[in-house]
Amino acid sequence: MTVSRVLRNRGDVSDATREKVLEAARALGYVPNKIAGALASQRVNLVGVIIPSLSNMVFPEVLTGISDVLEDTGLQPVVGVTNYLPEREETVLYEMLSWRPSGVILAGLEHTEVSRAMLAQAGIPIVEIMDIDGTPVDSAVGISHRRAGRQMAEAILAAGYRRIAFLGTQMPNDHRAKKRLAGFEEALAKVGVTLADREFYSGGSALLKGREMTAAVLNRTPDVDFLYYSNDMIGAGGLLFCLEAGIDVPGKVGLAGFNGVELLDGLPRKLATMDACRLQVGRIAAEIVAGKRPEGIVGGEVIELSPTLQQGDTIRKA
Amino acid sequence: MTVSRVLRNRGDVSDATREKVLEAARALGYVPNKIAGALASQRVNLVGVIIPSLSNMVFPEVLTGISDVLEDTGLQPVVGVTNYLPEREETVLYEMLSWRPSGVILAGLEHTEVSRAMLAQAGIPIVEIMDIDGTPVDSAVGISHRRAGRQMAEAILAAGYRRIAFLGTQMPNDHRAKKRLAGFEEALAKVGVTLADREFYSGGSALLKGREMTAAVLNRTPDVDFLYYSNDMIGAGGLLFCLEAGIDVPGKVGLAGFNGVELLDGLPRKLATMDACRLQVGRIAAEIVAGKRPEGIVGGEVIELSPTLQQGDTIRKA
DNA sequence: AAAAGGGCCGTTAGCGGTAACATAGCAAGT
DNA sequence: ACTTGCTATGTTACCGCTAACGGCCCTTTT
Repeated sequence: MTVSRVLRNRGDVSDATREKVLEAARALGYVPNKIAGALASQRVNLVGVIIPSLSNMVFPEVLTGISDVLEDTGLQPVVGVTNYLPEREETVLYEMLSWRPSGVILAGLEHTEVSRAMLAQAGIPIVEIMDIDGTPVDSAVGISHRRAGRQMAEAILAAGYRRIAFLGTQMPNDHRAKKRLAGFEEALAKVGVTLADREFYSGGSALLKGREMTAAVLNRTPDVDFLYYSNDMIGAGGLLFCLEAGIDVPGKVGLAGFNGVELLDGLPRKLATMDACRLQVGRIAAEIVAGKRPEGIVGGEVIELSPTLQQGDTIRKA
Repeated sequence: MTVSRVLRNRGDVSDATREKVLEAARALGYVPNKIAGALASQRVNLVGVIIPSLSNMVFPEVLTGISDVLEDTGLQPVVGVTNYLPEREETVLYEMLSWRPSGVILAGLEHTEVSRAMLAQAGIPIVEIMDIDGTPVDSAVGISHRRAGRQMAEAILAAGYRRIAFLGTQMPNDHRAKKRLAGFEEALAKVGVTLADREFYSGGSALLKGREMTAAVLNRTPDVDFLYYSNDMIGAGGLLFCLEAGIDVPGKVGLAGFNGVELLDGLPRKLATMDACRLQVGRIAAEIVAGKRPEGIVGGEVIELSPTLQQGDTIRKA
């Protein structure tokens, strides 16, 4: 018992015994068994984090935000990846909950029936991140992708572009990309514009796909004057393609992506984009599960962040 | 007890009772407590994976390899990130070991004294990945970065370049980059060549840094004819810079990076590089901890993979 | 001098499962 | 009929730690 107290810094122990215990622990290479500890104390310092992908550049940054905040709370993130598969998410969630974490952070608002039930039952803080267009189980932190799509459309229209194409991923489960497109088309429709063309891809090097798709669209619909990409990586590919092809950007063709990834800083020209506040999303989500939000809010918060439009050099000035 | 048997598919249970149990579990939303299960059975289906960074493109791919293999073994990876800090690694490792995982996979062969002791004591399979130039605690899977550096140097020299500069990260703890440089210089020295220049960076957008560093080197040492980058991302930045500056690549200046990231496929010209066999490293490491290696090898394997040199379009043909 | 209080350390009873063994019920073998 | 052998279920004793409480001893208060 005294050992337990020393190792957890809890309760009174004299300096002399504390030293003796620590010394012995060191000598034996003793590593306490958190399994037993957790079982006895009914407390687990883990936070489940469930995201669709790691190769997306986006989620690692969210993770960074989460780790930053959790670092000094004694909580530890445990990451699970779903590959955009709802059933995989369900499995991962089940596995995680069976370790009784003190909170769960997961991407998106769309989950299987069973997943939602598990989340609702879990009795711990749940934070759904990256999106707020929908009904969260508990708390939610993110941006409105609908609105982001709308805003970008408005900026494009304001700059005078009218023959607009969309290029994106072929992913039935990327709900956020879908919502952006919906918002985008909605804003176009408001002024009577419809998409001039659209192109989808899946798998492979995003940069290369961006090139190929751009070539395809420009070939098929030569009069397009704007290309809206569902992410920065394919947008960057498109930009490189246009520049090499000698196309006047943004005079003849304008370009825009989404996410505001760091990568763009190194491109020949700065791609217009809209950041998704990834770091901040991570930080706030972590604060919620760590119970660090001001004003003892019980949960069920919905926090909408406002992405900022970065005009870059690929939309002509109005 | 019967419930336990049903939920683990272990031992005989009649179909009738099995159904009843499953039905009840479903109705109650019962999620078994793995903490208790693990404590009782002394078995934990977790594998600790400790890597320096997630923003590197490299490690997510290793993780993919690991997940692929673990998927159908019932084992689950738990990821920890160290940010290239040995003390952080020590902490993460301690936390992980205190959950008594069935194996640990971690990047590199360089660890703190304490970390090595913990690993040696743990009594579980340990696999150090990405590097084999050194003495592993248990098993190791990776490439020889020394040799990779040498090979690249030899290819460059064979193509006739002599005024060679190195551009890399300023990271005292990136031992693999350091070893590559060492091997590189060693091969140069063998034919009496020394580095014409060198430049380091830290932090920020790698693509942008690649540009800046390249500009700096070309400015400071106008007669360099080859730029060897410690990773593909800064190499890509350098390539973009050279192309824009109208420099003849690979005629006047040759370029090479390291890693073979997918991104390169989308560049205007294919950067010479050398892949680190990331996916395979992950797969093999996972096979070792999962006890799936052929011929009941007890452990302590060292598996050297051979990276292949991809000449790309940025080294002139000899 | 007795009571009260605090610092320090020990004892006991679980936490929620599972290993190992025990038991019950029934069909088949002899 | 009796053993044997199997399937299906129940019992018991932990796993390694912590919450809760108890007790000792010394100091301070009244």
